[in-house]
Amino acid sequence: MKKTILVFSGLILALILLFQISTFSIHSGHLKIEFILAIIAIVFLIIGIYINKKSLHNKVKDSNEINHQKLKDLEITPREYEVLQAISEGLSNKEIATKLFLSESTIKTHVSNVLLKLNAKRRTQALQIAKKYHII
Amino acid sequence: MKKTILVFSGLILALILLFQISTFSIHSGHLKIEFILAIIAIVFLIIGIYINKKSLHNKVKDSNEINHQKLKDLEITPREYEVLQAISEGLSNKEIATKLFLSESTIKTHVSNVLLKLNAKRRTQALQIAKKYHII
DNA sequence: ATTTATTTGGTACTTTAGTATGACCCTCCT
DNA sequence: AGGAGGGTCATACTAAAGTACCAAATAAAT
Repeated sequence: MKKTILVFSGLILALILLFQISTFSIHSGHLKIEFILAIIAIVFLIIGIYINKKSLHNKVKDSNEINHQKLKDLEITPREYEVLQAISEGLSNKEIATKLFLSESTIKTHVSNVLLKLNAKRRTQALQIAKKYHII
Repeated sequence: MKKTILVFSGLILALILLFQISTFSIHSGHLKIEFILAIIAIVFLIIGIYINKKSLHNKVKDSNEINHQKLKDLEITPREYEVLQAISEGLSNKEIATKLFLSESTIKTHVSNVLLKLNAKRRTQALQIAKKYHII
């Protein structure tokens, strides 16, 4: 955030400077008007593209970002979350057990808890709900 | 596509006109230079924002759009695809059967075919692969 | 008109998934 | 010290998912 403020402050200063130079140059006749206009146009076109890229990029990011608050609200523990992620990778309970060096029983316990907390009847439904909540 | 060409042609013409008016106004002294500069700046800022919004929007759209070609390549039939979509909604075979007015046997057949065609061992894995292929 | 692809459905079977319950261990907190 | 929360694992069970067949109807294509 601090970076953004600094960048924008510098940008505004640079633009004012550009304006002043432009008007001065035109008045004194050092540069052609068309040239100045073209520079202004290009500079602001680039600024426009840049601003939009930033804001849209953040939007896209947000919609893909994990909602950690929701995870807390649902009281899903770290281990349970690991299992949920493994489910979203299409792994079976046995495969998840191997991956996390646990027994299948433990995975079943975790899965059952996740289903309870997400209010899902099946792991596929859990995935759908988890996506809705932006937690995977 | 035709629309885009027309819009851009019009836009370029308008900009050239704006340029001509600007230079004329400045030379004849009807308007202040600062005013002209400000208008040029704002216009191009807006154009920059607009161009970027268009291109980025299409990018986002593309990444979420269904790859119909891939569906054909995988030889997934319409009915099988319906079942795949129902799976991604977290439904059980019985629920899918009810939804599509079919027997559970039929759903099982479709599911098995989808798993074969997607080279998946489970429905959750099918979902993961289908997402990778952008077909859901 | 015969082939081809799609869709539907069945039986019988194996494998996974999921539930219920209880137990043990650890760590952090008061 | 006792309790709460998290993690691990087991048994025993039910439910769901998935496989392997087979069979038959339909519609589109050649």
